Amino acid sequence: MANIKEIARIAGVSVTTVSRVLNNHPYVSKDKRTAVLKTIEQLNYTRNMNAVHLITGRTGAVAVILPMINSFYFSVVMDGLAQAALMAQYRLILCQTNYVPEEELKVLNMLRNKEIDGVVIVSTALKPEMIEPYCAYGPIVTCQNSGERPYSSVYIEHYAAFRHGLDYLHSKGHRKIGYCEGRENGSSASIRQSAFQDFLAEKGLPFDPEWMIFDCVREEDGAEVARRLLDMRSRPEAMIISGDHVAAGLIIEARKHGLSIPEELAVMGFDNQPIGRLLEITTIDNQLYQMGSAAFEIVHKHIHGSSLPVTRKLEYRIIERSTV
Amino acid sequence: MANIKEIARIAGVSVTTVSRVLNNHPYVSKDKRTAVLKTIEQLNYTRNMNAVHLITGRTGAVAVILPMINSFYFSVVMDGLAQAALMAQYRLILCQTNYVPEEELKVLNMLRNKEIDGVVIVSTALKPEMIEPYCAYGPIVTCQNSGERPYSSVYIEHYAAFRHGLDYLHSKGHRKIGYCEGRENGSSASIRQSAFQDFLAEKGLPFDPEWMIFDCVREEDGAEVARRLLDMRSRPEAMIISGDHVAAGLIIEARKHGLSIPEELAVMGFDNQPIGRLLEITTIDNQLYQMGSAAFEIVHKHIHGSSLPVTRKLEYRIIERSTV
DNA sequence: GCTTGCTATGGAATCCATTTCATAAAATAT
DNA sequence: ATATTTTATGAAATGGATTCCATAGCAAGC
Repeated sequence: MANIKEIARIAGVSVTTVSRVLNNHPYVSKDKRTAVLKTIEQLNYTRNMNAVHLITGRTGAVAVILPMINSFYFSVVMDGLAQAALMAQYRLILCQTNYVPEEELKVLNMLRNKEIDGVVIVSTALKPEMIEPYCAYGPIVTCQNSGERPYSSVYIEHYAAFRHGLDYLHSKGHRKIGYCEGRENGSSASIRQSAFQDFLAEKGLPFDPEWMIFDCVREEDGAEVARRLLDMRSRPEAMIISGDHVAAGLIIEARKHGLSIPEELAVMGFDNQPIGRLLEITTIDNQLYQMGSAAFEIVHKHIHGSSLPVTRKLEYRIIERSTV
Repeated sequence: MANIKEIARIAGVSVTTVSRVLNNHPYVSKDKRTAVLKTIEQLNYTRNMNAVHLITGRTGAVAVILPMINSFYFSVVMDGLAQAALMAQYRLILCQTNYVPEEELKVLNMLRNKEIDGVVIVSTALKPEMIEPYCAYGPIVTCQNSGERPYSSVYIEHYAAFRHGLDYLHSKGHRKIGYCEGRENGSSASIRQSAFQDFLAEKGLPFDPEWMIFDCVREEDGAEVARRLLDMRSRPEAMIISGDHVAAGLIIEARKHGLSIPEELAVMGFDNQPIGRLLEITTIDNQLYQMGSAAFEIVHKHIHGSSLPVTRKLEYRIIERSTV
């Protein structure tokens, strides 16, 4: 109820002085400072932050766009973001958009509206040209390579990482290779798909469209893939699977049916998830937590001045375990 | 850059009229409305939401307090919260506090500061008496039974649910029962622990402190428990485990060492997680998604008037599969 | 002794939209 | 024909802080 004006009146100072006390400005005498603090205490006063946001033009909040939080991938990235935000004393607005473009645009409009100081786009259904105009209103960081676009990004080299995994399978002697992917048209999924097809073409390996399976998101989907593989007349010797959860489902189901892994079927996971460690799945770690924390650090820097867009590439590495 | 005043000047109307157009107020003539809309279009104007928040005293944002997002349990609750918030056109501020009380208090103070319209506390290190004073500043909903406290809650009957699970194990003939838990002093963990000890006492079952294992959070912890069990001279016949991820770790590791489940060791999970379905773990579903969505709906109702605190109890049920 | 620099303080402008109140014209009711 | 209601409009108050600018006392520098 009380405001800065009333504090000033009761403490016998100007509102400017009260504001100075609130903001730890040095030019306030000891007497006045204590008088102000006493009054604040007495009236149980706190700032109305909306007034602060209005006048300063800052809110101390950053929005995060992602399709769903209930997925290992996104919750790890979010964890990285959240820890970095906590350190920097920033607030994170979680915008779970289910890949609905209108919702994603609403979030970008929050930047225009000055409700937030920046946006981190972890994954989106929006095309880069839809995002670009919003750069005028504040910093935007994506988790996919933004290349020549005017916004920053932190990214994994999906193409190279995936090829690296394929090379590994190849080096282990596998020639008939299958592939499991999440959304067929996801932007990183498309990149991996190209990597897969380019690799097969370059090495002259057999390509069977039946060996390329999409919409594999949860453990259960992996189990379903295992069943499909068992029914095939011609089965791949190795599978590369985006997401260790899916790989886990496949492995458990396949073993249940007596298929031995890696002898009869090699499995290479992706994302280095905890379940993979437990099942000793050979996988590719691509630093999802770091992706989140780096993304936050970049928006944070942009908010505090640095305006040139940056692109930060993250390293990946194969974790050799026992399913290949 | 442009503001409502400038729009008014250029469109040749008063600021009041512009505000009416922005808020779809009926008492605006067609001519003036189109003139205003045209000017808004021309100047590429959008409201400064901070001014709106200041004058209306509302922000359309709700904060969520939870220790970590990167955990199945919390990410499912968060999913429920996020979907409900999306429907209601509300923003969610994710406050990952790592159970640091100071951070949690900061969030509650956002309510005082008028930065948010309400708070959902999914899990906290704060005692109820620390939370209570903040009820004066806005609606608070917890995900643990708030009983006679002046704030609302959505909760699972952890005591009853856990006993129900124990009863099930007992009905299947198990007498030597062990127990895996997450944080030893978590508020719901403590309830489960009492349920466990009360049950054993009432049924006159043997209690071995070695069979009660804490700090089991990830798959790996479950695997570690399996190894410990294998080393015991006297081993329980059944384990009740809070969290299917942990149960999965235990089962996989135990089987790796040749222990047959459920014959040599029965395992009852908790939370009905996807991994549990894959491994056919008998578990207790306790509607975590619904917990999130209900929690949001309750804050939402409070924000829009209804001030009496409510406590909403969620149902649980055993999912019989094949590990008991 | 005079200029410069630092400390301390307050007045007033500023950020920007909403809403109450007042007024008047037009439409409807009596 | 008069009284009442509805529609339309704007001036001004309101929400609550920050900050620029002006002023003044006092200390240090030359």
